[in-house]
Amino acid sequence: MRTATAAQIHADGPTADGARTEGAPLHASVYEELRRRLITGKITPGVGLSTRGLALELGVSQMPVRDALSRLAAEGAVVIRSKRRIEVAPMTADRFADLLACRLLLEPEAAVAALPRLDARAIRRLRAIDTELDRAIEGGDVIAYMECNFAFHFGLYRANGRATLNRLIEALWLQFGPFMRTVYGYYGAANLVDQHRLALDALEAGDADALRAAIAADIADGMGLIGRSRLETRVETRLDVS
Amino acid sequence: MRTATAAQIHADGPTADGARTEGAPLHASVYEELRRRLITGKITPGVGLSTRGLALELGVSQMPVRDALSRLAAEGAVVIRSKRRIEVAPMTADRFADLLACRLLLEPEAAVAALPRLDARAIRRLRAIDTELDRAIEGGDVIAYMECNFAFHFGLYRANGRATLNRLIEALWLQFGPFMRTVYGYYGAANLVDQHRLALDALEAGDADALRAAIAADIADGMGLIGRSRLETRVETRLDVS
DNA sequence: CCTCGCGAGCTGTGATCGCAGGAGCGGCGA
DNA sequence: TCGCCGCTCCTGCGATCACAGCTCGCGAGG
Repeated sequence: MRTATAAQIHADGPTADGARTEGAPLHASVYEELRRRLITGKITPGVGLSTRGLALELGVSQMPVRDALSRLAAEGAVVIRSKRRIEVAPMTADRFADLLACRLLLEPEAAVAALPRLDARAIRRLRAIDTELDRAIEGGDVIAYMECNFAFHFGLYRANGRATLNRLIEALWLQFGPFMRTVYGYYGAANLVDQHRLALDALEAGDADALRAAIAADIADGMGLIGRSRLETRVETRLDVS
Repeated sequence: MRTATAAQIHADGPTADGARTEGAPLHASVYEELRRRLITGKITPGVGLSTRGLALELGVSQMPVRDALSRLAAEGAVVIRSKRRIEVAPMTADRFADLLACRLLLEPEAAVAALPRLDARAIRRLRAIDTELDRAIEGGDVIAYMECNFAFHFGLYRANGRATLNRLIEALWLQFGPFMRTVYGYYGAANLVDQHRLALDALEAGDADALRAAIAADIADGMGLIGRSRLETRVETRLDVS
């Protein structure tokens, strides 16, 4: 009984940008939709994606879904388990540490590169996103939190004009997105601390070093939440179960 | 009777590793083959890839080729020009600088992470690759040089066990590979300087800082060759022409 | 001789079909 | 009642067909 609760790709979503992708290839729309679901954690690890199932759900044939999943597999977001199974990449402590290190390597750089190219209006927009993020945290809305978090970081990064660097970072988010969702759902979003304020202040002050430190702290904080409590193994187990 | 000069994927190549991929999905073989061609520069920018053409050349249907090209597009190696055209991503000065910065960010880190996990035998193997690389430089064999260069760097990186980081780096190589081939073919491989010796020495000495510096110098040197002579624009023009 | 228009061919994209194989489950034997 | 074996459904993979759109070349008109 799928009852098509999920939005079909070319359904007339009033707010969805799915309608905006009109004219674009179908597989691109499918890819964007799946990417959104992954980054915002709507797709949690362990669930069994299937080309036919997703095709049915999105109202398209299985061909675009195959293309989209192929792209996602190329970016490491999902793995094709030989035959018969295709699911989001399982998380291990090693892979988690690897992802964290990569994020710490790339994202502060991306933020600093964006610093001289941000005007006051852009900063104000980021601050608005941050406000909405705070509301999401207070309301305990994990999905909204992750969407705002994504919007904040990439609203900042995209200003740097470095498409290659940003693409690498997106690949990283694609990989830890589903995992973070599981973690936050496990922990609750109440414990989250908003570390973006310092970044915004550094942005307005034009202080590169402070910005670098703020972004690094944000990453380390959000993800350290897990490392500190040795949650990896527990979550790993949980993933295996579910 | 298509003269099939290029190796078909599952042709009975005696030396080819194409036979080794037996049992694996066909699209994976196609992807590996295309990736090799891109990284080693066998595919230069401006040439018109086509699913049907490649399928004919590789002896498969166009479906696996589509999957493979989709993956490569996801990694930024090729771009799908709306309709009717699919070619390797064009290079610009900005994108080049972006790629260079990303490489300088990631690769020294990957090398240092591999340092404590290399035994003497692995270092000897890297030294052997480096010797072969020198021979390729003296002989002016650009293809062999790029293959050896790839083997050297990733033979080193792969020891670090950080799959995510290495995958990011591979994506970068995939993007600048075809471009470097053009540059070297333009410049000639004779001007190349082998900067790997310092890295090998640092490896044997276990000196992380020296290794970091050596890798950074290797990258900056090989790619600075272009920046110093303001070759970007000329090559860019050349790409537009061809 | 030059220019403009139109048609054919080739392109990527999407749909449908067939195939081999693995996983889950029901039935049968002890 | 429990364990094992066979089957069946469903999966991903590959092939083939159909379609819309872009490009390029050829021919007609000035």
